[in-house]
Amino acid sequence: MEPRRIEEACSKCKDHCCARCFDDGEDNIFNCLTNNELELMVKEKRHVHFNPGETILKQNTSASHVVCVKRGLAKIIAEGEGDKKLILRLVATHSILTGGGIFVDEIRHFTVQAVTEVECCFIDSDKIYELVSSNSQFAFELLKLNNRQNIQMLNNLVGITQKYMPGRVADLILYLKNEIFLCNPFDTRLSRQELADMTGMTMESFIRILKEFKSSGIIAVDGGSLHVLDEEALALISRKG
Amino acid sequence: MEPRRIEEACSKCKDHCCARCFDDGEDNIFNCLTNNELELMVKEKRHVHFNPGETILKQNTSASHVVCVKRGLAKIIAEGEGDKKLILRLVATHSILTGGGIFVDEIRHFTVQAVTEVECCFIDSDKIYELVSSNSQFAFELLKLNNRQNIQMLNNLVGITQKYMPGRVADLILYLKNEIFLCNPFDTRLSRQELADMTGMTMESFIRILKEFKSSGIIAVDGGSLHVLDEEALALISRKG
DNA sequence: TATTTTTATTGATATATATCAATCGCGATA
DNA sequence: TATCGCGATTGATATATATCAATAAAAATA
Repeated sequence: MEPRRIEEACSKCKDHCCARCFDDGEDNIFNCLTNNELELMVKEKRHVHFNPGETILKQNTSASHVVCVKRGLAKIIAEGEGDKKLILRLVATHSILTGGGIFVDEIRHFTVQAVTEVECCFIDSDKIYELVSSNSQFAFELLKLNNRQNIQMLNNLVGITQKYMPGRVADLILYLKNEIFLCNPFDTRLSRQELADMTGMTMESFIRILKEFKSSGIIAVDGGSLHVLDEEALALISRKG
Repeated sequence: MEPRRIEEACSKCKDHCCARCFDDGEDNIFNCLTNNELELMVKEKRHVHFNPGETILKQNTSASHVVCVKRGLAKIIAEGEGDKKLILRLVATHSILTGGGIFVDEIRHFTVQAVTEVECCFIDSDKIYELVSSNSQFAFELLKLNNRQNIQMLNNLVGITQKYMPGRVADLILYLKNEIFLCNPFDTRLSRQELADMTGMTMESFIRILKEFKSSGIIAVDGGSLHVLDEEALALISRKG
């Protein structure tokens, strides 16, 4: 009955689904497509629903599809040797996942897992190739997207190698507030372990830093919910540590 | 007399210079250009010579040009707060430098510095934009290039966050041998400090690991020259540590 | 060649962070 | 309500790596 569910889900958002779905995101790389192109792309796409914890894409499998996240929150995980994990970033509603290496080796270089319930659609990579060929603006948008991710990863790399733990935690909190949840007391939906995995440190260490911030009055913590009280202080810690 | 020198250098490699120059590199993204397109691109390019240590591109300046390295070796440096440096990778003969963010913010996100003498040409970013628009194959090649760099950085990030020092040094040595110098006793041309900056560790720590490898008979070291004696062992250390 | 300056190496020590183990809190289950 | 189980928290300790300081070697300069 799997296929059935997919059909049903799609029927709700017919007509240029993917363009509509990204109207308010900055990542809207589909705006530049003509109706025909959009039709082509949307025609064979598959709409899929994931429950929290489910794996959307698995590292080292072949990258035959691109994924558009229409609703929900997912985490991008680089899996290392011996169940070591590093969460590279989160993807929220209105994001595109090109999967790591569609243009190079057609292999996924990371795993994507649902944090909340996730609605997304899978688009065949071939369609993307076709669109890159036929629409240069689209190619341009993809280059932009790629570039942006590149820069983000670079900043991450520099941060993790050059900052002490407080700086890294400050960076994480600011990232969550300003780039993912976009509101102030925000519910991370992530466990302490997952938050720690975003900073490349141990859960215990992460908790200790969080406690420090809390007792300094920089943030308020209530379970998975974080409240930034002194963003200036966080920015300072990010720069200095 | 600066301009004069540039003119002279260029005259040696007239006619589709950039395509010719990359004949044997895998990075040849210019193969797909028509003669006209090539002409357009090459016409206003500027050939420049750098001495060892000179800065080719500087972080945080505006990214108005793309650089093709025709001969020599350069290092890509991410500069952090307070003269902390991280050398991201090396670029050797036949490489292209898109500079970090030409498609996003037009800002360079890293510094590039000559290690040996470097011959390169500067191509106006506008030409690149034009080519992306007019030639989809070229866009495709750029996407590939971007993707490859993304993956390399990802592996770097995972390695640096998840491995102990011996694993990171092993990775570095294998990278230098198999991806940059492509021969076995190879002369790094880099100081110990620079090598350490590629692994995100201290010079002293780096030297200690190198010494360990040496006394284990895995490598032989003579000044800046490295000889890999037991690649299997290095690969093992890379995986385990 | 002699001398100065830089770079590489080694050793002793400090410290940031991880590991290990115990306890706490709290929702789920009975 | 009682009990189970699991994530969060805290504490004590271990360790990987950095820092600091001294020496050795090599390169640059006179």
